[in-house]
Order: sequence, then C-alpha cells, then structure tokens
Amino acid sequence: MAEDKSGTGAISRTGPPISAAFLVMALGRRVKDHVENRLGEHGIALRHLSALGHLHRTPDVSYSELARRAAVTPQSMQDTLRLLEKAGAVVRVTEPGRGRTAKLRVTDEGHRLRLLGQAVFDAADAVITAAVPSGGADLLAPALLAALERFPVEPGSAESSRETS
Amino acid sequence: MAEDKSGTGAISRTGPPISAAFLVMALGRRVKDHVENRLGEHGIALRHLSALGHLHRTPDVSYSELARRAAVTPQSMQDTLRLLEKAGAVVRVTEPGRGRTAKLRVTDEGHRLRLLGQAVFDAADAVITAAVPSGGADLLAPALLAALERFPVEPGSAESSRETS
DNA sequence: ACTCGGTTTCAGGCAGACTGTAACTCATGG
DNA sequence: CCATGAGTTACAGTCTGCCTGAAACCGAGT
Repeated sequence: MAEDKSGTGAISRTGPPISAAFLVMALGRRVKDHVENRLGEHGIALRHLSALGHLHRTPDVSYSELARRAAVTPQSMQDTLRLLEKAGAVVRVTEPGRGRTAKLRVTDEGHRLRLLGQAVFDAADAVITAAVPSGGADLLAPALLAALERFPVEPGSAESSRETS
Repeated sequence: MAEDKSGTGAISRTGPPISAAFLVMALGRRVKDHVENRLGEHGIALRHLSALGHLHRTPDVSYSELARRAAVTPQSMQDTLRLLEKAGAVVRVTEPGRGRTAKLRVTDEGHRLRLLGQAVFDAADAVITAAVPSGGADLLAPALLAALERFPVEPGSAESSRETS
C-alpha cells in the first residue's frame, strides 16, 4: 500500500545525500533480518551461529567463558546453548551440575549448521559487493572497519562477534 | 577482560577481509546504540524521533496513519506517542475517545527535540565520513543506498523510516 | 579447614514489539 | 431512518531476548 516504510521512496528523489548514519542503521537492520530469516529456516538464530563459531575456534570452553566472548551474561548464553544442545549441535563432555564448569564441543551436526551459516553470509556478501560501484568493493570493508572502531562500545550493547573461519 | 567482543581483535590481524555483511551489521548496531544513547539523554528513543519526523512532515495525521508509515501496528505507535504526549512534544488537537480519529501536532518542545535529534545524526555522520579514506566519502552513501535496495523488506522487520528534513 | 572467586542453575523482571478484543465514529446503501 | 461495515482508538495479554537477583556448588589458596 505505498508504504515508503524504509524511506527509500523519499530518498531516491534527488541530491540531499541523506544521513550516512541512517543508511548504515537501515542497511544493518535489513541485512540482519535477511540473515536471521535464512538462518531461521534451519532452526537457528544469529546468536546460535555466533556461539557455534566461537566454540569451533576454541573448543572445551565453559558457558561463562563463551558468554564473556559474546559479551552477554552467562544466563543468556546458557539459554542460547540450550537450543543448540537440544538440536544436537553441541554437547557437553563433562557431566552437568551446579558448580561444575562445563566443557562444550561442536558436533558434526553443529559443523553442518556452521558451514550453512557461513554460506548465508557469503551470499549476503555477494549481494552487498555487487551493489557498490566498480572497484569500490575492496574499499568498502576497510572503511566499515575503520568506522566501526570510531564508535566506542557503549554500555548496554551486547554485540555478537563474528563466526567466520 | 580482553573481551574481543566485536571480533575486531581477531579482525585487525591480516588479509582475510571478513564478511562485509557482518561488518555492516556490526556497524549498524554500533551506530544505532550510539544514537539511541545520545537520544536517551534527552528522554526519547529513536522511534520517538522517527514519529516526530513523520508528524512534522505531514501534520494532522492519525495514530493509525502514523503507524502505517512507520510500518508498525497502531498499538505500538500509540505506545510511542504516549511518551511524546506526556513530554509535551506532540498534542492532539481533537478530543480523545474510542472511535474518534485523532489529529496530531508537533509542539515547540517537539521541534526542539527533533532538531536535537538531527544534530545527533549530523554528528554521527561526521564520524562516519571521517572514517572513510579520502574521496570515498561521497561514494559511500550511494553505495549503501544501492545495497539497501538489494535487500527486500522481509516479513517481520518494522524499519523506522527516516526523520531528516 | 575454610574461605573466596568462579560457575551453573533457577526464578523473576523489563522493554518493545505483537495479537486479540472491545468500544466507538462515520459514511454509505437500502 | 437506520443498519451495516470499514476505520479508529483503547485496553489487556503474550512473546522474545535480554537482564538482575539469588541460590547451590566446585576447586584452589592461604
């Protein structure tokens, strides 16, 4: 119904370059929604993929350590891992119990999901780099990275870290 | 400590360019958090600023119409406006009541807040454009815009539209 | 031996969106 | 005239991620 919801309609008219900050926020959200939806088709969300990535890179870490790296509380991370355990994507190689620090491992199913998520990211990357003009593609990532460093991590953010490789 | 939460630590090492999609998501969230915090110091959030912008551009619209433009449900928009009304930033020029369509106006206080929000965005823009290399600054916005159009609005997004000008 | 930091686990809370439902207005057609 | 139905405001409840609070427990250091 002629929504104009993203503002693009009003944007695409003319010169006033429209706030870069706004564009970054909008694009970030769009991409996140896209990734989240694609991942959702396989039963996981972004935070699960992130946890899988962390766990793959450094196995045998505990809930709390994992939480620390993802910058969330141990409770939230436990909640995230609950789904992954139930889906058979990670297992704890130590027996459960109140104060017993857990060692977690990624299973074969976990690796399957992880690679699948990586494919989703690769696809999104292709779309993005196809959108920048000509040779600006390899100029984009460093710029984004530089901008990222210029915005401090403020209290109350969370951020989920990356999962590649 | 030694959080590495955003992955930057792992990123800044070497060549593997790291997913552009990931960077966009991370930067988008960082910028949003930044804007939200700055706005929060003045008692409003992004959605309030967005509503103020919409209302400033096209006055005398109703709750539902406003909700339609922001792509949220009327209930959510009503909730957003509740704060703005209580803060004296918008007033309804018609009397309340169950089925009576409301006409809403931005007050002087509302304009003050709107301009203030615009300043926040301008500041963020400056930070971003300062982060891109040399002449890439005016190349960034079009690229982001082009990328934005390549990601369809998927079911379950919301998006808040823009508020500038 | 025993305290203390780190950990897991359970319970509750909060914010922002949503759906569901009720009450009401207003234009339109019979 | 008035009944019907689309549109709107209003109120309540729900859900999802995340949080804080508190309890139970392990394991190393003194």
